Amino acid sequence: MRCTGAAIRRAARRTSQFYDDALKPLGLKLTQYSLLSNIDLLDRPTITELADHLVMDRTTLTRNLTPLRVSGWVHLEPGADRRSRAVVLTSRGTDLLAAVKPVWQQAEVALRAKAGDARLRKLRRLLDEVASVLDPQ
Amino acid sequence: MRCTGAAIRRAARRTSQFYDDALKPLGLKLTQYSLLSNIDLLDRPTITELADHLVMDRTTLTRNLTPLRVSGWVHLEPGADRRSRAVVLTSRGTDLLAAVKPVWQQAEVALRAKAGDARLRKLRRLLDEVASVLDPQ
DNA sequence: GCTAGATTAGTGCATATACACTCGTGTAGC
DNA sequence: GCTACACGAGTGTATATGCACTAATCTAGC
Repeated sequence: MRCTGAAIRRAARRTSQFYDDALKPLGLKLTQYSLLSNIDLLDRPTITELADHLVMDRTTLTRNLTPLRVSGWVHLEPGADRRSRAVVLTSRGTDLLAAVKPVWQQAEVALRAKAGDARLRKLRRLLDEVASVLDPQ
Repeated sequence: MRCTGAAIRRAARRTSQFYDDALKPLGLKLTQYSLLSNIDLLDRPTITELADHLVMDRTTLTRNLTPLRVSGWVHLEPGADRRSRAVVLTSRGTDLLAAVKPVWQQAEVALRAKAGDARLRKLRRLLDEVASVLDPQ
């Protein structure tokens, strides 16, 4: 397989399974942890801002937020004007994130042990560069 | 964002959109092209063999084959015993693959022009290494 | 030959992903 | 103030993804 796109998707499947497995005891998937983490990182982002930050289609984000809202971890509040909505963690969401973080960290450390720290650092840099190069705007 | 898993998924989203856009005139997505291409590459693989090759859950593959079967590009034939099934391209599937290949190649060349050949080669190697390291078997 | 366990594949369910389209809201230009 | 256009968000539809579970088939050991 020489297709770069297919190779990235393949690696994404494998690594997602690795993280998902680690997060399983907490009932979270990698995508969901990533969402909670980035909502916490940004300051009351709108849907569009958060989606741009994650390089995710806005409508995908809307739907990915649904299970987090249903679980009571995320709340949508009125935004700066009547069109926009601010994405915020609930207190339960904040608590969950604090509980998940060390579990995620363990997974990250385990991955580094398996794959090598330098290698992952290089991979990370290349991924960011390629993603940045493909930025449409 | 320091999470390797999230970074890979993010890059996968971006690159998938790039390839999907290129394949759009032919009504195919990257995943589907990748499936057709790998079915052609392997010799009458079973569902499990093809799924293993693609680092994809077997049940995911079963479902991903559905639209290709509906479109008449892929056919499931009886396998070596009565449990297994062989995945094969139909003649229409073979024709389509031949037609799509140059379009994919253009996209690949365009990506190399944007991201740099050496960089993509390094990325590719790292992705394969990391995926290989995570192989559960 | 029987049976227990392994192998192969499909379904139910839930989430992830994004394009096309729609709706409501804001704003610049007049 | 209107109006045309831009902007922010949600829905319809289709595909992608994988875990838990089930069903059929094969095979090793007796």
